Amino acid sequence: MATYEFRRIEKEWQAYWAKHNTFKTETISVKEKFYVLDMFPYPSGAGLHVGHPLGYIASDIVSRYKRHTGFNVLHPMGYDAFGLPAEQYAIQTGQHPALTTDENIKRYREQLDRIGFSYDWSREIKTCDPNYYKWTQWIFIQLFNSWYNPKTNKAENIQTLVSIFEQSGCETEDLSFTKEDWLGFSDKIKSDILLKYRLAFLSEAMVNWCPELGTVLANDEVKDGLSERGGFPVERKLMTQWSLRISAYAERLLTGLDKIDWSESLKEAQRNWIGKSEGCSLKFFSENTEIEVFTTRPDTIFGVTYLAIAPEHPSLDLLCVNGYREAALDYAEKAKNRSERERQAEVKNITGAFTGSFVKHPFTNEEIPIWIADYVLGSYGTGAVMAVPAHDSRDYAFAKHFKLPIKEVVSGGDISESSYDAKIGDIINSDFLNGLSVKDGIKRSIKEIESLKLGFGKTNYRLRDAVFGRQRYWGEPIPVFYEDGIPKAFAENDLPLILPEIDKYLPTESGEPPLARAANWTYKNHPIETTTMPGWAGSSWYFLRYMDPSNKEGIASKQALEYWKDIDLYMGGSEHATGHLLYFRFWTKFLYDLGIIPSDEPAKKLINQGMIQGMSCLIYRVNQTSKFVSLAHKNKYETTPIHIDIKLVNSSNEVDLDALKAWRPSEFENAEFELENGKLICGTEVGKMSKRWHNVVNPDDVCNDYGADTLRLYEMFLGPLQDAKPWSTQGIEGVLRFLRKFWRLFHNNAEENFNISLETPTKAEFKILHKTIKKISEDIDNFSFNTSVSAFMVCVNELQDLKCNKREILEPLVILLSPFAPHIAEELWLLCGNKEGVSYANWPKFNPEFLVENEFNYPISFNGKVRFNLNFALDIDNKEMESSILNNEQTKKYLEGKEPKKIIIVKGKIVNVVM
RNA sequence: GCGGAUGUGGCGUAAUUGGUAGCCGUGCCAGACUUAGGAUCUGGUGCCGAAAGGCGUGGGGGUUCGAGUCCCUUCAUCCGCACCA
Repeated sequence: MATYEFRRIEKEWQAYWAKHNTFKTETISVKEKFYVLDMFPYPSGAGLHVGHPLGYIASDIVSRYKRHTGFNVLHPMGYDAFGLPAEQYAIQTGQHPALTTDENIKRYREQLDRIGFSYDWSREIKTCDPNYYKWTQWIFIQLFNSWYNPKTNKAENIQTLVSIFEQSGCETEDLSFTKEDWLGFSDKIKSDILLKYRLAFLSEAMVNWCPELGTVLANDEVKDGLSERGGFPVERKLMTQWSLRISAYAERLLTGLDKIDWSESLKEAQRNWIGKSEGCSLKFFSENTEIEVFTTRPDTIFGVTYLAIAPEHPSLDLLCVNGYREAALDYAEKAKNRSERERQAEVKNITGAFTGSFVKHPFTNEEIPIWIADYVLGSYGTGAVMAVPAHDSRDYAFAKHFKLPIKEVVSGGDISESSYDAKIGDIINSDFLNGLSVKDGIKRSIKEIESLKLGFGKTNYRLRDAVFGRQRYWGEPIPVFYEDGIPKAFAENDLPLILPEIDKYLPTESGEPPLARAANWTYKNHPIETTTMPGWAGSSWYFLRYMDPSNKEGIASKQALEYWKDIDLYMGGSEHATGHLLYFRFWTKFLYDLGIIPSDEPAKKLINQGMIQGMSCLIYRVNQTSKFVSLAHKNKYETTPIHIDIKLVNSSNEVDLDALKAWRPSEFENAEFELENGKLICGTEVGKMSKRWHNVVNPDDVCNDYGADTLRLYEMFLGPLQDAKPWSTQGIEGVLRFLRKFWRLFHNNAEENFNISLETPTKAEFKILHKTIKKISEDIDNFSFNTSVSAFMVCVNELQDLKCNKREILEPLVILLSPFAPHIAEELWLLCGNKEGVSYANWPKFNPEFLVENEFNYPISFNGKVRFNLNFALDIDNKEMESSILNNEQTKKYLEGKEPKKIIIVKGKIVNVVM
């Protein structure tokens, strides 16, 4: 009885690992550390589908491999457990989000366990656990108590700023007071001033407000004017809000990208999001006002023909004058009230209005009209631009539309049809800038502007501060209370601030957030903040907690932080590029500044696994009828495609009609079907795997049918890890077949008994083994797991051909396979007579001697076309080889009597005869 | 519009990084075994051609003895950002 019983084997070994704490990690060790982290999941009600484990399997392979090669590996898992869906569910059902979350976590855990991951579950964390969020709140307090000192270029305690104010007051663009002023200020005014510097701060700002969710959202939580969760419309709204000053870290977040090994596309996404642009801030004056603009092209200053201001510009009211006032204000009002979505949808439409005001050109003194234009954003730069239609396409379109002058100041383009935006050419029509290149012109003009005190060189970032308060229940309470209207942080000793029980998960009747419902929501008789932290708070530092998850003195012990330092491999989806992965780097840099952690980047290497998409199945309903037609007839009618459960369809896309009727009787029981060849054929579509499209494939089912080892190997075999690929079970049989073949190498085929030989392997057998050791080791180092699986298959095929069942070959192979298919490896390792499990067995050592060849079968090509092969010793002299080739009968045939021009011999590769 | 990626048999993919294109797997064809089973095993399978041979890595051009790989150009698909001055 020795067929490959994957169900029994997998169950037994999973139990063994759990019982023996096989994967428990020592916090401190003499071994070198290796930290492999998966982005922890949000435990949704839908459970895991086959797409989730893709990255987990890959990181598990690396973890297991690193253990075999002697590293102390930290490979933990946990749950990002606060968030909107559980709360939405609570609103609908009244069920406490904590209960729903616990149930979901339980299910996730069961699913994960079935796949045989080597997580150290003793380090599991949940962001909604008070022992965890105590430290999320603690970090918030540190942010609140810190400011970003531009001189030292790092975060410092707010007291260092207070000292500066006490000693020398303050002199900046927006703020000006003496040290005497400061000492005389009331506590409230001092607090308001400090809030302008704190890294966690309260401010009145335009925010993304989602009425449907009843909360504000951060920029990365809004996609195309809709909320990322739920897809509800989002409005702009002026509100007093907690925010984090991530913008202070813009430059370091940008330059830090250069020293981490993340994918280029992901780094580029972050660079775009940070959006650095270097240029110049510059003031234009009129008799009664001044307007500050930001430009990256001060070299085109002589090409300015109008100024454009945003509809939200603060000086708008002042600028709208004479006969233009009413129409201009009316336009601004309309433009402002359009939602983000509408505004984006109308990008192509050119709208604007003249204010009636003018400013003077700083160099020519020409009168320059001021227009309101909705292509100018209130939230970027100064909300005003100097328009140079000749060299900016948006200004060009606007000028053409409103028939404003266009003045060319950079040569090299043709501005009769479109603007010339390129930064190549010489400056013309520009007084002191004439003849300079664009690059020199920028430098020269900034110098001139600075010397005339009209402005200064300046760098702008698109990155906005992150709105941090949420008008929701299921999140970390913000540990702040209000004393006489002044926000103050909790004492650290009083943390955690526990999320209170409330009767209803909805805003109060007066529109306050749900926490306002909590009984006695006060701290030392002062009211506590009622908004909670966003979903990304807990995930911004979780990698540190795994290092020492139950520490009561700090986020983790000093030793643990020093030892584990940072993540060596971080695995997760690219959808977090501008959200989690940015906040995560921001918090790391902040904690580094405070001297709490030793590294200012959280993850040295990051890999984005591709998404596994689902194939969904569509049948076609003829509009306004209950008639469904087969794919071939679809175009005869006006039809609407309907997604049906993929379980109702076989591999030839034929729908099981009885099952369909049973699936949704009300819809299909009495329906009419137009078939082709007696079958209803459905159409297919590749897309996201989701409940909504009825195309979710559950890994549990795959484990049942084929086994976890097969699932693991198959997901890796599907293609390069980073690529997106649709799930299909075509080919999964091949992987199971491979594991059976592997199993059979260890078993006497006739009687199916375990049977391996102690004979010394042949050279050929050793060669197969060492070729495989080399390939698998290199592949894991390169994260090329698909080719590893292929290499295993080649190896087994070759050993099978040689009927090799020698222990000296097979036992090392078991170790090689163990990171990929750990259950079968454990079982065979045990059958081989080993007492200890395979998980920490030493990785086989590659010996290149077994691959040394002394001859090679050279392809002989003529003008690059391979014609035949000839065998030569590898140490043969080139001359000798050449004459041997020339004397060969076949060579003579291809030379057709001609004399070869030359013969190129590449040792061990190829011979090319040039004719 | 800007940026990032990708394009190879019917399909998923591979190619020691400039050196025999198509490994491995699926699918398909043929065969063996079999109480004819969606099991297992063997052989074949890029395209055209009876064969010799020719053609083949999205298209066009180039560099090279030699290009899937390097350069130029063009097309297509996917992803991210987007009126960011």
